[in-house]
Amino acid sequence: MENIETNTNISSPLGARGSLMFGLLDCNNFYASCERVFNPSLNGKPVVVLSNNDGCVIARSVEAKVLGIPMGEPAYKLKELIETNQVHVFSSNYVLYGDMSHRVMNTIALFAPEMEIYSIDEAFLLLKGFENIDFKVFGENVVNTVTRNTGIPVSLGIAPTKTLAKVANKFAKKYKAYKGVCFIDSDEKREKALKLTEIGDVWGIGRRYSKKLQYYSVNTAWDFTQRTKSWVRQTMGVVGERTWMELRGTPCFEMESPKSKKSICTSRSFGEKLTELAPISEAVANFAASCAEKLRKQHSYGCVLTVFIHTNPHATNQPQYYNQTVMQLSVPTNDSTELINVALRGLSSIFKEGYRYKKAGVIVSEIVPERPLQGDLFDVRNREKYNKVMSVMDSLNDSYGKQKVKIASQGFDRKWKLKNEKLSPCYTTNLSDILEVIADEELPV
DNA sequence: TCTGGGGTCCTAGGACCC
DNA sequence: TCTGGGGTCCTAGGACCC
Repeated sequence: MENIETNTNISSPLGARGSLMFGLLDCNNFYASCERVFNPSLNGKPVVVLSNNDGCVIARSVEAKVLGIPMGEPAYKLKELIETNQVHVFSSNYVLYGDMSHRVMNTIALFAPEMEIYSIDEAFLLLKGFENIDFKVFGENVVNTVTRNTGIPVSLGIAPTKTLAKVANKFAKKYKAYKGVCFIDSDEKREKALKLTEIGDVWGIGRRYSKKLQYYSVNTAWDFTQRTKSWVRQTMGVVGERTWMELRGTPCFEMESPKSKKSICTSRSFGEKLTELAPISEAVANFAASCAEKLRKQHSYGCVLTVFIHTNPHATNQPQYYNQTVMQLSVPTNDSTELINVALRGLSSIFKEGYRYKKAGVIVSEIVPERPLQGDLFDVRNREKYNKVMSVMDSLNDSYGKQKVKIASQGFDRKWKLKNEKLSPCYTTNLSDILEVIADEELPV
């Protein structure tokens, strides 16, 4: 009931009755938690999930954090630690995580009039018209329901701005006594929370600014709010100024509705270094096809296509090469065959013999909404026909599993293929996915 | 010798996020 | 031997125009 009393406190501009509050809900150690849901024997044990190619650590259970495994650490450096502590290691399984994310989002959507999905494991809630509500009761209900429905533990922060909701969320996660819910609804609580928050932990203040601010003796979020607006503006531009305002309780960031993407990128590091054009072409064809698919999913066309390749920048003892080419498409398109053709042409223009390539990628930009095709005098392509081919291909792949139908140049060689030796089964999706994973891993190609 | 001023558009690079 | 991938926004500076 404490929160209701402070709500009515006139001296406090925060959380006044009837005003807007933002909730930030995020999943604790999301990828690690997903692995645990279907394998409860992992509970209480250290779990880490690796990035694509089994490169570096991108998620850790609490037990793994306690062992001192840092985020982003390359897996090979951890070999000993992993073995001696019996850390359970997983390759990332985005099919599984994506599906679990859906379940979480569907559950929390029931609790607020408006929700903004911010990332795979986070969503903002708009708490509008919640007069006289007890945030503690409300929040615990949300948190408990999500955990009961999905098996994923979550935390909820509630505050008058998005940035403060992020701060509150960190406390909810950090201190068990909060039972997963923390709210900042008075200036007293705000001051207390900001004084306990390191400047680098503030949403919007990254490594660079954090260092710079510390140089100026700004060590906590509170220190930051005590600087003048003009000082912040001068030091960090408008972006920093917004963060400053938000931390002082004035909202600058609204709820955002889902927008279609302005650029779409598919890129991967190769499982092994590649020196020949052929396997890189196969990879790039697949990246282009993937971009085309993403475009079709959001019903848009791309006008510009970029291809890039590079060697391993960490291998400083080897000759380095980075290049990219940017190509204007003659007609906006989301046709796989067309994007593949352009991408391959681009690739051969930048490919040079004599290097060990580590990574390649395709970026589609200047994205426009799908619209009726306009006749172009010089456009010889039968677009109607190809559109039909693409939609048939998409629906087959939707029903029977990814990549069941593809363009010839995407190939079967897959020399560029990712390393993912510790992949868990896609428990939640259909059987053919599971079969495909098994086939992928166990059959000789 | 002395060499305007204002506007727009584009791009590269920097900073951030998860 | 082995170091991820996919985004966004802002700014400064150059090119160009009148």
